Amino acid sequence: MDQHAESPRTRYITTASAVFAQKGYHAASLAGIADRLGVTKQALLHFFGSKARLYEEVLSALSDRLLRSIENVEGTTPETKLRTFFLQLSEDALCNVEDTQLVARALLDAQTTSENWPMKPFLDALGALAHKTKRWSKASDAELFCWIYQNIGSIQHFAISQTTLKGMYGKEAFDVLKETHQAQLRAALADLEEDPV
Amino acid sequence: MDQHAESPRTRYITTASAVFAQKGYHAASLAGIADRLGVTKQALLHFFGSKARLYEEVLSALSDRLLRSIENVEGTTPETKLRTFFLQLSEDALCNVEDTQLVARALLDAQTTSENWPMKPFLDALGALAHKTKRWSKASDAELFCWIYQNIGSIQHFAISQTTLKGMYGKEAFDVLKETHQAQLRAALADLEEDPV
DNA sequence: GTATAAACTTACCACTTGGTAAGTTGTCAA
DNA sequence: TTGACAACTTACCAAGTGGTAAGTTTATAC
Repeated sequence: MDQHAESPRTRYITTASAVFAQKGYHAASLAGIADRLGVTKQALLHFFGSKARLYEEVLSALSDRLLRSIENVEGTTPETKLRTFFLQLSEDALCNVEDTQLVARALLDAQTTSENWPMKPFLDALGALAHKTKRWSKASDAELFCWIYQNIGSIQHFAISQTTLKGMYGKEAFDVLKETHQAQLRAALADLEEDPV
Repeated sequence: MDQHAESPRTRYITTASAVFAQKGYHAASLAGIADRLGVTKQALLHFFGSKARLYEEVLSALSDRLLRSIENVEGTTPETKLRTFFLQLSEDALCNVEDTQLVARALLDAQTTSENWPMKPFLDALGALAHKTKRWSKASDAELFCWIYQNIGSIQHFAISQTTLKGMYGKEAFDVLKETHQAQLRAALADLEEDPV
């Protein structure tokens, strides 16, 4: 089962994912998600039992998507793989914000709710890939991880700030910012071809 | 008025700020905030009229705090001011997460709600300060802003991930990460003393 | 002493929330 | 034809939400 992309179950998860991303867990309501799907909220409860479990499935699907985005990245050497991964992440984060929002919301809510860390497989895979590059092969895990996290952080922060930046400085100014931001990211990733420090 | 730090009004805002930061706007309830204060929710409604306006005041107070954190930074040259500001921001973000959470939540919610951008004065002041440094005096606004935003982004992202990182890798590993993170920040800020590219 | 006003509380209301229970509909196998 | 099961819907409920209205207490001004 679940082989069809249009399976109702996965369809529900996709829509729920979008609503949770936009509004956050508490602001999103089962009735609201169901409305978007053209069903009643009991259809959701039938499949997932509770709002909390629906959210778990949303995070689990997110985790899979993140992991696959590393596994499926194109490139022959670890260096090119890692570089194209970050550039693709930056682009995806900007034109398809929802996953980025989900991650940020999960991080914020983890402060109070103890969760099952859906991002761990993703981060571990990313760390393993980076570790294969010459630049980071001899670095400590902490140094490597901080470098990764710094890049993800600036990408995520910029993507989430999109609306605010457009509102504050206008769309034209934001477009300039966006290009500059990606240019700076490319420059930072150029270090990957160099030798370790 | 409001000259006492213990003025009920400011006391309410402080507590509301903490609850909004931890739970987010929708998950926080007036009754919950009032409980922490030992009053009824009508005490809050008496002062602020509505939940939305209380939240506005919380964001406005946050905006003031952020702006003052730049104005009051110690140092003689713009370079040292900017460097100590970022280092202080990094430390504050880690040991006092609430403001960081508030900012992140405001950015996320801005996606749907059009707001009045409480962070603009802060960012503008920071930009003006950075523009005085030799390193950035001749750079374009976009380049300068991206550099600022990149630093803020990695600081904020790391601070917000605190709980998750501790949960995933343990407290000891996190402490190593934390020191490495700050060391890398210091290294990045060392560029300020150099000449422009 | 009395009036005024600020800082609350108690009581209440309309509405939304997640969740339960009990049906209904359609499909498909025996 | 019948039975079984999945995929729903309608009806309902207790709890919680923000908000209104009408008191009550307390301090201060005159």
